[in-house]
Amino acid sequence: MENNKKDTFRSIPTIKDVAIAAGVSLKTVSRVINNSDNVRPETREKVLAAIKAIGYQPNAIARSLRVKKTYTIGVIIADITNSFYSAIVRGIEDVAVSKNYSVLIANSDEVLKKEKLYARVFVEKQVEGMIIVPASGSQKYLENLAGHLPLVFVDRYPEGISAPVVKVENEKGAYDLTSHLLDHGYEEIAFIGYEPALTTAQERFAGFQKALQERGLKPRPELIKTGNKTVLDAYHATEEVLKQPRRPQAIFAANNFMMQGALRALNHAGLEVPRDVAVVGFDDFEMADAFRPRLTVVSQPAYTIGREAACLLFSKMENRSGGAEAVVLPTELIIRESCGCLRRKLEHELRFR
Amino acid sequence: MENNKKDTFRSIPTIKDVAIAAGVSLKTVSRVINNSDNVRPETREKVLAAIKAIGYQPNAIARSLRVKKTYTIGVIIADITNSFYSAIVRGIEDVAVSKNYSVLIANSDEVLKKEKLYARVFVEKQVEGMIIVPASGSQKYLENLAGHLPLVFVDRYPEGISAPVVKVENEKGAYDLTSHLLDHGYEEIAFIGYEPALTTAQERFAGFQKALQERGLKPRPELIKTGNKTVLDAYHATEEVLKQPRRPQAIFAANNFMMQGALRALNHAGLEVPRDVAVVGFDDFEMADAFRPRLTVVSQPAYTIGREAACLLFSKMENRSGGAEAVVLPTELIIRESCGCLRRKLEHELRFR
DNA sequence: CTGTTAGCGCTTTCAA
DNA sequence: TTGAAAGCGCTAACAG
Repeated sequence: MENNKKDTFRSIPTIKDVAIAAGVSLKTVSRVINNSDNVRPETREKVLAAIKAIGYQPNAIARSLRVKKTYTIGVIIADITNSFYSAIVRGIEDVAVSKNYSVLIANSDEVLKKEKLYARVFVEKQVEGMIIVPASGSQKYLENLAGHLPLVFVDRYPEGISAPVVKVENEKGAYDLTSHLLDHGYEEIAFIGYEPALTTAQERFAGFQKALQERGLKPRPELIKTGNKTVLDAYHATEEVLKQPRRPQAIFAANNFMMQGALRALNHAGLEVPRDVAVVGFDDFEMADAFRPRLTVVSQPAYTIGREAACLLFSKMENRSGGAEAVVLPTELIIRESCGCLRRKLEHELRFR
Repeated sequence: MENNKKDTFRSIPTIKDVAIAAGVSLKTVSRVINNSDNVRPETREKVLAAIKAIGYQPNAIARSLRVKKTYTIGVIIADITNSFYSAIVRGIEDVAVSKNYSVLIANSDEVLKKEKLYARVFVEKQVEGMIIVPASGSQKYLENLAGHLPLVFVDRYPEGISAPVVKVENEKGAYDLTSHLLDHGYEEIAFIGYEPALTTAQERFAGFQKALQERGLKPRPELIKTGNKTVLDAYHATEEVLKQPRRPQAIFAANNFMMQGALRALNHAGLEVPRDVAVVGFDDFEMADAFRPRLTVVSQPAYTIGREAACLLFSKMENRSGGAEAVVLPTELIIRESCGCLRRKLEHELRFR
């Protein structure tokens, strides 16, 4: 009966079946598959023919167990649905593919508990390295969990653990964006921010503040709304800010979710950008350029962040040496129209007509 | 020397190390880990303590080899960077996670050769099922490759193989969108389309055509531009269409890339939407609502597509029975402003002021 | 309730 | 150039 099973269900052929079919030993088949050692051409042909004939597919799991190499890395991001992270993932995948690696992916939704769970699963599945967008809280757990498994963090600094980070000049980007608004003469700027425990949020706020301070200004507390998690939160935060007796002249949206919320609230309030209030955002996205008015933003090289992170990871995986401890990529101020540059241009045109 | 290695590098602890540390047998440890059989509480404690003490992590690869189960599925999409696909992936992942599965992901970029390669790698890595957005060409190769591995296709029909598909009512969606344009009185409609070999493209074009035919109209050939792969292609196609002696009154963008290209070309040509030309697109996206004017689109339930596909896959994985052979999800016409409804509204307001 | 033995599919000695 | 045997880390049988 036990043997029947093999015959009736025609179980998946193994290297052994190939060996029998070709009339050679297991090792010879193995050699042909990995073309590792010298094999006599005729023998090789015989083996190849047998492989074709019985439809043999190597079992990477068995191979992995033996050679202790899975050719797989793990990636944990906040949410693949956010275009910033999906671009990062694409960057990672492209370098992974070029090294014949696969990638396991998971969404933490900024929840540390999920991050921990996925990290553990990935470690158990013997990934050879992990790239993580750390949720707020401590990543100390990875010390025991991942041992000496190569790790690279992305977008933000982790807490309680030291490992390379690939990130962006958040403070400078926010400073540039705010300064540009200030150049327009807008001094009453609302700040729509997200989770303040995240280092990116802190850096961006610092840049915002620095630009104001430099001109002897300081933020009006009632215009600072942090801790928004969703587009809807940002929508409500913007609504509140617009209800202030002295309406802000401009809005600084700290990421693309905040931007969406702000834009919708403005739209809903019947306010026109930039005529009634100017808007700028941190993080560019595909459609920002097709918008009316076109959105002024600071762009982050998301795809490059992914590539750099993956390159760093692979360099750590290949030689156990350290490599860079942080890669800080530049942001770029992309001036379009929502900051008020449209209005300026129109005024200019009207004047000279 | 060989043994030294184990000691100096403190190799990863195995179940055997735990057994020795706890003074029990391998099997007992295994039982505790999987809490499969009854184990005396004291023994269990002893084992648990040993696991903690030496920092043991189960090796899922070894386990997989033994039980022939990897708790992993493979997903091959066109491009994770496209918000439509990233939403699908999120849907898939959410159900995978709920079943304790991980997902391996790869981007085919609509290139059959890449699709084949990734499919093979995933099969070798013993995924228990695959969800694929099939590239144009034939998926017949999967018959030999995947054997009886459960397969679900998504977004479009594959060729040369029969397996369940989760897709959307493309023809009806395109029909609705076009009819709405026609209701506005626009009869000269340009069609900016993508790869015509894809079944979605065919269905959408069919819907477009059907709506015209129903009113005794037919498309002007010089306004039909298919085969655009990128946003830039769509940009150029739209430019050409706008150069026609009789400019179209409206543009139908067949997916969100086409939409972007069209919008940019319009913007660049200094044409205002919908005053100068109306625009509608197939596939909604996050920002469509924050646009000025707000974009009229047919929305596809991308996240749900992913969920449905995953549910179907798991049902195939669990019982070998067939399950549904196709799930066709409804589209929704979301009327905003870019179709001309804004103009109408304004005209109405002006008239009654 | 616990232990022994065999073996998943593959590669790596080591020997022929 | 080829083969036999051992073992990667784990679990399924089968005893005890």
